[in-house]
Amino acid sequence: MSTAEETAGGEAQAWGEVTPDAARRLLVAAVEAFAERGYHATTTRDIAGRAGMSPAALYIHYKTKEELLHRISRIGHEKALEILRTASRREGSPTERLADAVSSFVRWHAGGRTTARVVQYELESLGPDARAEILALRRQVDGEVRGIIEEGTRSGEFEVIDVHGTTLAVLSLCIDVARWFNVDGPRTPEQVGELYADLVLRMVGARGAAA
Amino acid sequence: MSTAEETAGGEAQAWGEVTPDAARRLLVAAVEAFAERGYHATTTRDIAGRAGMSPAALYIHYKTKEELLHRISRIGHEKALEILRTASRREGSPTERLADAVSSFVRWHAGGRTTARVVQYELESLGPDARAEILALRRQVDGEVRGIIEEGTRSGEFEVIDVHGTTLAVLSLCIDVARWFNVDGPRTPEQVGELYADLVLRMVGARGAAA
DNA sequence: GCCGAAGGTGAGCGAGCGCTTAGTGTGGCC
DNA sequence: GGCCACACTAAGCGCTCGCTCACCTTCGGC
Repeated sequence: MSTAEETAGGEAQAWGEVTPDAARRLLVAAVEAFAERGYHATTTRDIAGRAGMSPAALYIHYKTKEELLHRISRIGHEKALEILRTASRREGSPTERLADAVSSFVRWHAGGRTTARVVQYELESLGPDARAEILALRRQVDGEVRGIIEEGTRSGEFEVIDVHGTTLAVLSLCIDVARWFNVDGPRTPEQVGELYADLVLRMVGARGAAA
Repeated sequence: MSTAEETAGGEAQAWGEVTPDAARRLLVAAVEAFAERGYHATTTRDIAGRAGMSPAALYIHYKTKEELLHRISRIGHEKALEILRTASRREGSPTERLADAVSSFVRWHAGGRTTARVVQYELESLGPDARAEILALRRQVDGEVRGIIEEGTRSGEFEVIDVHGTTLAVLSLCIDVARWFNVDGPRTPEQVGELYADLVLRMVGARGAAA
């Protein structure tokens, strides 16, 4: 059905790597359902229904409901990490790279809010093993941002007292976008990305950030 | 400080206004359970068990499980609003008042993480009427912070381009503390409050914020 | 034209859910 | 002492949950 395949804003294309087709439809349906109601409040019947299938079909492609969440979470975190890596490893000053990292990371959280919500807020619904795997990815995410801030601080381009704390705050600011961003609200993901990049440059004391 | 909440077992003293004793014990048990596992994953048997009572006892003091969440959410939001009001209405420059607001708001989210998690992240588990009531409180919370930022901008003490967007970001930053703060981590609530107050003053371009 | 693998369905299992009800113990008041 | 209002419990109702199973369809290879 079109409802399952067209996640608002065309988020579906991000799941192109998932095959076969039925498995992808179920995954996209699960993302929508988890984002709307939360993992525990979502039933397997709801997921299957959104994908236009019977409840039993889910268990042909996934062992349990939790495996669905695990797959979503891993793919989502890998995508988030890739976004930050791209910004972190491009050419340019720490200021430029930090602004790029924040604006693209925020764009992802705002534009792909449905996915981002699940990725960022349903971590604790995973079992211990799956959670440990995802936490390792999160540490890498953290490391990318911290790397830029460290470099800018070392070069004197930034003025940061507590690098770890500031990294935490920057990531926290970006991630929380998934909680409050409203597609029907007054701001586009691009506008929020730009605003946040400016705010973050101010937080790290980058020259010429204010004004 | 009298605002400081501690005791690993729970932040029980904050619920002093709830009577009778059994109703308060159930409420505190619900806060802990909701914070740990989420509203939907928490059973009435779990709540009653933590309070040392049978499942049926819950329904003597509360009509439904949702009423428990509603009560927790309202009391919590009122407390949060009170904290911001106190900071907003004290004497001092916008810079001082904003720093005070942020640091005390953050302290509340970090120190009372258990409560704050429920208050900030289980809003969508409420029914439409209860949610509307809580959203009205949130708008007041928003207004308090925006008021300070507006005043500082008008007086030239701050340098803010997008007042609404910046207000959103400041609150977002504070609220997300409830997601990541770890009682066993390296920072105390006070330290995070201080760090965040500094970061927020930088965000609004307050003079002399970057030390 | 037959076959087995792959992908799907309808019915339904055991478990656990939120919540109710009938009955029990207890303390205060006459 | 007799009585009732109250706080609480044991048992369990009706329902929905995650998940399974017996069976059905489709289709490429020979």
